[in-house]
Amino acid sequence: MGKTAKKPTRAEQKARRPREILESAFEEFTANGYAATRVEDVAARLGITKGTVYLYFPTKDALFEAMIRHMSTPFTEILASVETLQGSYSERLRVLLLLAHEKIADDRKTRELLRLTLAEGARFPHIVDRHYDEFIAPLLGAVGALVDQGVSSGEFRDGAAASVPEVVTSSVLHIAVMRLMFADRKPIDGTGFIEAHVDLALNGLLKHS
Amino acid sequence: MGKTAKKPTRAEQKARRPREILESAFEEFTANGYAATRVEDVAARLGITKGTVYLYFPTKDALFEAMIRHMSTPFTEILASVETLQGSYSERLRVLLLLAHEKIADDRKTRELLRLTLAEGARFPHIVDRHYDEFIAPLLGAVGALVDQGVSSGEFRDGAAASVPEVVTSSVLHIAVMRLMFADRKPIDGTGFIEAHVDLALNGLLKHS
Amino acid sequence: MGKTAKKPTRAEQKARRPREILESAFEEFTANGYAATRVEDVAARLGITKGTVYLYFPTKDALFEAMIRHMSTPFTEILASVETLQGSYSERLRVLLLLAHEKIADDRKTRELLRLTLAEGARFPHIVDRHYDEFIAPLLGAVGALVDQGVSSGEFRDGAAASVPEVVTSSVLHIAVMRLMFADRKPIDGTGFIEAHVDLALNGLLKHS
Amino acid sequence: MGKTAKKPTRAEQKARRPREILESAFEEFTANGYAATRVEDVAARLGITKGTVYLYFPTKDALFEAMIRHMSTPFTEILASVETLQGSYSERLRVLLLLAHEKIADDRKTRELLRLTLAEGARFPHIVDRHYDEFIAPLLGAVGALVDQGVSSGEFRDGAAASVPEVVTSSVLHIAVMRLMFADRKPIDGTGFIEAHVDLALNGLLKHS
DNA sequence: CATGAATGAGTTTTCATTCAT
DNA sequence: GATGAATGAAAACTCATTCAT
Repeated sequence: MGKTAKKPTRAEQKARRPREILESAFEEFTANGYAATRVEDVAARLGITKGTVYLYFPTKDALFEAMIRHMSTPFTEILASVETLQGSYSERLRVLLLLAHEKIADDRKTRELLRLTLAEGARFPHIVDRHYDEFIAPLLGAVGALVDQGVSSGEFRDGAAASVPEVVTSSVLHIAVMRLMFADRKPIDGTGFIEAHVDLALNGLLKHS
Repeated sequence: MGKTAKKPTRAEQKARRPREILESAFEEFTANGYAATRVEDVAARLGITKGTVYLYFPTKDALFEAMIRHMSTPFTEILASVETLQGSYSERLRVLLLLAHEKIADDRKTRELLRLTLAEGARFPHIVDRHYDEFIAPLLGAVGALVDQGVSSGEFRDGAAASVPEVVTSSVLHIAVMRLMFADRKPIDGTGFIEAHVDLALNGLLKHS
Repeated sequence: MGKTAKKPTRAEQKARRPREILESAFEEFTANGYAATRVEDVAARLGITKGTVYLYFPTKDALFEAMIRHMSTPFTEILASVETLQGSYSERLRVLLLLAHEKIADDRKTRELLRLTLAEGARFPHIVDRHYDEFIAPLLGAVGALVDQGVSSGEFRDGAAASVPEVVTSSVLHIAVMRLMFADRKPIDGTGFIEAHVDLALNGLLKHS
Repeated sequence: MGKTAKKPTRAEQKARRPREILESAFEEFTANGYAATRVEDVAARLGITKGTVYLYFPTKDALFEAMIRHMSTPFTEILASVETLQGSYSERLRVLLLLAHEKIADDRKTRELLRLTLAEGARFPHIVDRHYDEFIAPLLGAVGALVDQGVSSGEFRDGAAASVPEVVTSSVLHIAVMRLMFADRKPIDGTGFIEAHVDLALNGLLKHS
């Protein structure tokens, strides 16, 4: 009965439990929604019993909210990363959007948080604000800042489009929503899609004689 | 208090009932989601009892599905309307997107159907297909056709990437999602947003010297 | 629109209704039992609505009891018929038992009333007494009287068996119960069975040297 | 109020629960029939809540079927016991029928299973087959075998009709049915009844000069 | 007479939560 | 810590009964 490195120590085990539960909760809540998920299912996925879940989270509600918090890998650092981008503003914009796609539309966790936000926002109002603050606002801020700089630099024209960073950003959301809807049934080439969007956003549809 | 047209006759009432119930169901299901909506609430909103709901719909499930069907005002006709558009292709595209915005993002019914599709698609798989067939496919088809014509006519450049329709369309979805998220808390100027998007899509960000 | 003999007059129709309902009720109650039968099913079988049933019978309970009364074709006259039998007492007993079989075990109505009596007797105590008075007591009385006469005449021996008419009678019940249990799955040759019983009851199993 | 063996431990309780529930279910189902029995009544009889019943049995249906299984103490062993009987075949037949009476008509459990089989057979078809296989077939088999041996030995006459086992057996059924009908209201001397039937079956009614 | 829409009091079943072990 | 038996409050669904037409 030596305490080899194989099985985790009791302390490690204990520290791991809440995280395991939250991750199981994420799977169940995103698959079924809040109301249709049973605490017992969250437990069963881990091979534990529901009593154990209640050891760590006082109510189903608290579990849900903690799960949302745990699964959010906020995105605010993207704002900072804008500073480090190199090259033309076109190129920077391209890199930024590809990054956003990777972190938002391509990342299952973030994508499913969007679903929960839309589905359960009515009953958990602050996850909406949280979602805005953690994902949407930083992205819009970063894109907005970059476009502004591009305009200042003379690379981008000044005009309506520039003042609405959402339009520059919308294809990221589009990909996320399509993936939420169709899962694997209609696979989407996200990167290609973003490239197309960047091309369009930079050059426009019109033929410039 | 004469016998004015106040209370409807039995026959009138009966003819109206299913529709009333479906509309009440729409409100409740979109506000709470499928699982968290009680059939009794659907009834109470109409001042009737749940037994009456079961007179018209055999299960909660059937009620939900019938509601989805009833509330879908598919806009496949938009495809046809493309034919009737006049003016330059830029102008036609602008009109088409404004129309799409009006029918999809601005129309509460359609918008909430999107929410239900995302939230309940896992348990009601065919509402996803329905949503694609009724809303997404026609819009993409119409935009795609218009862009093709614009390219043929020489007004639009040809190099535009394959995903153009989705890209051109994404702002409509963006508005819908933002409105679903924030309801009235962050009002969105949809028309302005679309105009900005059209401007971007046509002219691009780059300054053409 | 002549009032030909084809369709019954309103008066006839009216007089027929209660009987039709009782017969429909018989089918439903015997097929499903009291609790599992819905008044609506009784009506549907006649192509009428449940409201109509309530026009004739105030409650489901009353309908059930009226049905029991209506379907009982009491059997008391058999007692009288004993007087008219001719021939040896053996022969008279044989005829009497065949008659009883025909009226009790072979007659679907009477047989199903036995089922209802056993199944619902706890909730409708007096249908038990009714059943006893109308079917069991007359049969036992008739058989008992005949056996007594046979003993008096010297044809039958005096003994335990003679004083327990039930034993002479039991095969009738046996057939009824088997038919209730197995319906058509295990067909029973009732007449042959009775003949066998009579043979046994008269001669016994023992070989008389 | 020492800690005597008063209240069972959790573990004991749990081991006992399913059996307790099935026995409570037996009482309720036999008293009211399937449809008229409420799961809550089954629970209340034990001082527990209906939720607890559902912990052990997934549906009312499953509870009913499990109860039938639990309460059946099939007596196929009776067939074997025939071999051990001693004495004349008349005596063996007498003992066998008294045994059958004791196990079928006199045993409340078996008797009530007959009632349920007749009452609910339409909705639970296999309890009919089960009843036949566990009670009727073994009894008929045992009696038939014994009669055959009696004939071979020369003790019983040969002409006895084909249905002899059923006929010889019918009084057992008769007693069971009468007891189901009248409970304690018409007490029946089962043993005397059987003795009378055996007397009849062996000697017949006829006086043998 | 007959209808059938509507009701309301049940009944089955589910599940978050508790707590003795 | 962990269990899982037990609870109780709720939710889907049913159906006898009523009553306006």
